[in-house]
Amino acid sequence: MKLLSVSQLARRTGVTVRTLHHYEACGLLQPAVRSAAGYRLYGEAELRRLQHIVSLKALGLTLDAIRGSLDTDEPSLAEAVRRQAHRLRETIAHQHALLLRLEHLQQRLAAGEAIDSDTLLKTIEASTIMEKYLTTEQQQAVQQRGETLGAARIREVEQAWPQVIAGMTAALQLDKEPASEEVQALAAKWRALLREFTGGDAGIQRSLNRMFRAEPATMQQHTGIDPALMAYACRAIAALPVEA
Amino acid sequence: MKLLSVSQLARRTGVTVRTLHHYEACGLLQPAVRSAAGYRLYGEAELRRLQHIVSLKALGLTLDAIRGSLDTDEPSLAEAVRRQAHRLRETIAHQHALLLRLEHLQQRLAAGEAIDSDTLLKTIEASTIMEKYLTTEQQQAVQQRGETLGAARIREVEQAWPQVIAGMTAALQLDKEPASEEVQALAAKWRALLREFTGGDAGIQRSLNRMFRAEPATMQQHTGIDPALMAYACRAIAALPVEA
DNA sequence: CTTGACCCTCACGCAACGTGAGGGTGCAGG
DNA sequence: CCTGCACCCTCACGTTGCGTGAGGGTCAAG
Repeated sequence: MKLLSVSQLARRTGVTVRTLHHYEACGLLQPAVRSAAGYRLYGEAELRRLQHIVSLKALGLTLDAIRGSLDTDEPSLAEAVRRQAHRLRETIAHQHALLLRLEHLQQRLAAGEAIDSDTLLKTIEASTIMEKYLTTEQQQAVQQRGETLGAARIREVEQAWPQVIAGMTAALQLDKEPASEEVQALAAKWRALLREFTGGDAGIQRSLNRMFRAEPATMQQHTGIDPALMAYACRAIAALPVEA
Repeated sequence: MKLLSVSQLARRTGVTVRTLHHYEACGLLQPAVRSAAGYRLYGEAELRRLQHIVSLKALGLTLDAIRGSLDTDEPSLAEAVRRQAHRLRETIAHQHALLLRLEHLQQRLAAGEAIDSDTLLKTIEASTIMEKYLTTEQQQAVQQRGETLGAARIREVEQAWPQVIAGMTAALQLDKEPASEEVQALAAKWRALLREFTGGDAGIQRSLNRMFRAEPATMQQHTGIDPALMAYACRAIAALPVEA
């Protein structure tokens, strides 16, 4: 039964000496004995335990969880593995969604030759806000919808909105009847553009409404639509004839 | 032009007051002015800047990167997005590989009714070691191979190995000729079992050899094969007739 | 006796804040 | 004028898993 020094144990298991110090400090792995000079000495049992620790760490467990699994033994270990898998699945899903957004941005950076940083930041902000109010599935639906429409159509829509909004704002300021022919034409366009975004999904529509109610200031900055205009537009759309 | 207090700004942007303190401390967002009593007051420019910060943070950028992007402007921003996407792709790939191993473990936990923690830890260690010596593609190949074979066949193989190894060890100790009929039979089995694992991939075979050369002690613990036995087995296999 | 090669114990640093501790400010009501 | 209450301030430690010295003993060999 021979004993190993810190550096020997470290080499055998691929960790650093400092790591072994740390494990001792947090009660994860005590040396078998100390030499007269205070040197740490480890036996075979410690070697095995350290190998277990390294393995579990490779699975992404925290040192706390590892200590728990090794000390309370058996059932805890299986449980820890299950929990870890679950957590990992979630973080991966989260990061994957993030990656989609980043790639979307990259496309716009590549396509829209020399996009100005202002537009870029606006795009980022829009998706950040949507992230707050839409569920993951809804976001994926919007993403899908964008791909179905294609970049060209999206640009058209983005250019059409300001015109419709400007028209509606003017109508509101001139105090025109929501039911008047002119306003009804605007309302029809508004509804059509909106549907281009929602894809007809009532859930997404509701989420958008929540967004405008919860953060009127932010939404006005991004869309130019304030609560008053929103209310006016809603009245106008409500007055539209029912669709076939 | 009205000014906002810390908590007002915090509410508008969904961050905490402490976070604003932190951003000021690391030079990311200074208040427009301070009141006579030392209260932080923010203007519209600061509101916008904070919104940008929040957006970029939602993309996973570090505060350092954000400061760089916002202060040096334009090209840095696009660059940062590109780099971030790249890094994220890598970490996702890494975590995905980890998840595969965890799920594999979970299956064994579910299938092998009440698997003992010792076996479990051995399994974990085996995959940890493989991770060190096999490339990502090779690991996926092994994973695939395991699925092709099925859990039942894997158990058979795992039971067959110790017998072959024991036989070979005995032969070595009795100093039998590697070319003798008995040893040749063992060698044939050995090669067949090995091939069951590698799937005939020469690269994986080479990686296994590296593993045994680099960490004889660890490998002996797991497989019971020490360098001497390995050499003997190799001689025996080399003496096998060439396959059809 | 000296020279490396090891060993020890502090203790700060990292990323991005959370969470009090201890104490001032500002505005309403009694 | 005093008292709440809500808000503000500045430290400063805790988190996770070690990396990276600083400053100083220990051990076997030449």
